[in-house]
Amino acid sequence: MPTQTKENYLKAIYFLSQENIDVSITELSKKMNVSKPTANNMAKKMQEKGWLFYEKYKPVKLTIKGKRLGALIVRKHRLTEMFLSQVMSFGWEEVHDIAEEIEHINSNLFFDRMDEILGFPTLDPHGSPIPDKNGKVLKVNYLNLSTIKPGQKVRLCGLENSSKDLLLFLNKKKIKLGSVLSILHIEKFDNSFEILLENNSTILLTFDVCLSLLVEEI
Amino acid sequence: MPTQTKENYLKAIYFLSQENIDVSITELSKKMNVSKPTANNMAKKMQEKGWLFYEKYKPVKLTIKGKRLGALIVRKHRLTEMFLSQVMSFGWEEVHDIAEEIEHINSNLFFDRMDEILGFPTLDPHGSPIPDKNGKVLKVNYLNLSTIKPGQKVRLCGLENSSKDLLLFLNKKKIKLGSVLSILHIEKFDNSFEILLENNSTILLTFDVCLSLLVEEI
DNA sequence: ATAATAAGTTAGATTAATCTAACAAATATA
DNA sequence: TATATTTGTTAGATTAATCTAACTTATTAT
Repeated sequence: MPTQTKENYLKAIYFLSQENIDVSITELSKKMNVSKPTANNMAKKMQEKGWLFYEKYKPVKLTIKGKRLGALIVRKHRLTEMFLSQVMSFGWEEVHDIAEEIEHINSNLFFDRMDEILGFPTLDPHGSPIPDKNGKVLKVNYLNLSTIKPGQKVRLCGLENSSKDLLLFLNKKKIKLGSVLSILHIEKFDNSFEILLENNSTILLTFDVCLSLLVEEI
Repeated sequence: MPTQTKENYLKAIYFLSQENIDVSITELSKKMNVSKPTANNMAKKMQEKGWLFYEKYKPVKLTIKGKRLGALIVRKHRLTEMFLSQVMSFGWEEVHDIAEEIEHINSNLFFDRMDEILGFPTLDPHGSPIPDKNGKVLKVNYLNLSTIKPGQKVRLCGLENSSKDLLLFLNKKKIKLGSVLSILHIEKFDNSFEILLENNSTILLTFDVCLSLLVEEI
């Protein structure tokens, strides 16, 4: 079993790989908040474990085994977030930090029971897919709100980033997963979106916020 | 915040102190499954943290601070056991190992929510008291079944040790917390107890098992 | 294409937790 | 009481994860 530290490196590389197939040592060191030599060292050790390909002066890449392990940690994280949210009534802005710790618990029994209690969910409280027990991830094909045209009605299905600040902002605006947003108008000079909510209030979302919202047209 | 390892030492000393006020380095090393120099070293470090009194060649003793910290870890452990049992339907023989990991989660929010969901329980699934948020432990005054006289009716309230083997044995006999046991007879030559259960079946408990059962007379 | 910058690596040190071997102190026993 | 046994301590080594300083290789830009 990987140590907690190595699990976190695995997860970091797993996420970095999705945006950018090759993961540089510098990227990894930044994501992990460690020095470059530390990240380098760890990469070598993870290669020895068979979790990634490493060659001097080249970016790293997860092996099949490493990818699977990474996905299983993400699975534990997202199942936990779902459990915290659905069973323990935590807000979607509270679940990440706790899940970050619980994901390292070594007990299949525990996570399987969560899964069962939750009715085998496929999405977490932020709309991100929960990998299955083999580490397979359902591809979801949401659109980025920033790409939608005025006049269109959409449903919020996921978030591009689930930072606490964004989540608290959405709470304040009473926007949650499933919320229906109608795009009234897009301001030319700053690309801000004027949006009509279900409660008939009109709000303004900056382009930056729109970049973080994943939707489907309805 | 103490490391996970140090938390485990703290807990070990906390439990050893209850049976035996003075805790020797050898006892500690045995409980922790480490060599004596390791236990010795750790004792010195824990003294530096202000968690225990340590003098060369003398047994160690928790400080007020150490005792409180130890009790708070036990609190997290027992709250977790209760949560696993009541909310997640785990058997009382399954909860210990998982709680052993979750007790190190660093989130008051998480344990406070468990507490709330459980309705602020005072006892864990094995009848052991859950320390309060200040580390204060309710004194429970149960009797050891081995000391009860024939003819007496008792209710099972707790366990002296919660080993998996004992718990599985009790499961098999359909004995659980709250079960009413009537002592029919005590065998002279081996001190085994003949017991009548609520379902009118008669079973035999060895003296060893009786030593592990805490009861109150009814 | 060469110099400047960025990225990656080596070397050597540190801290936490562990070990074994060897020795010292305390306790128990004959 | 003197010796044997148990208990505790020191010293020195190891592994995982981290650091800084110095150096090397790659990449970028003029």
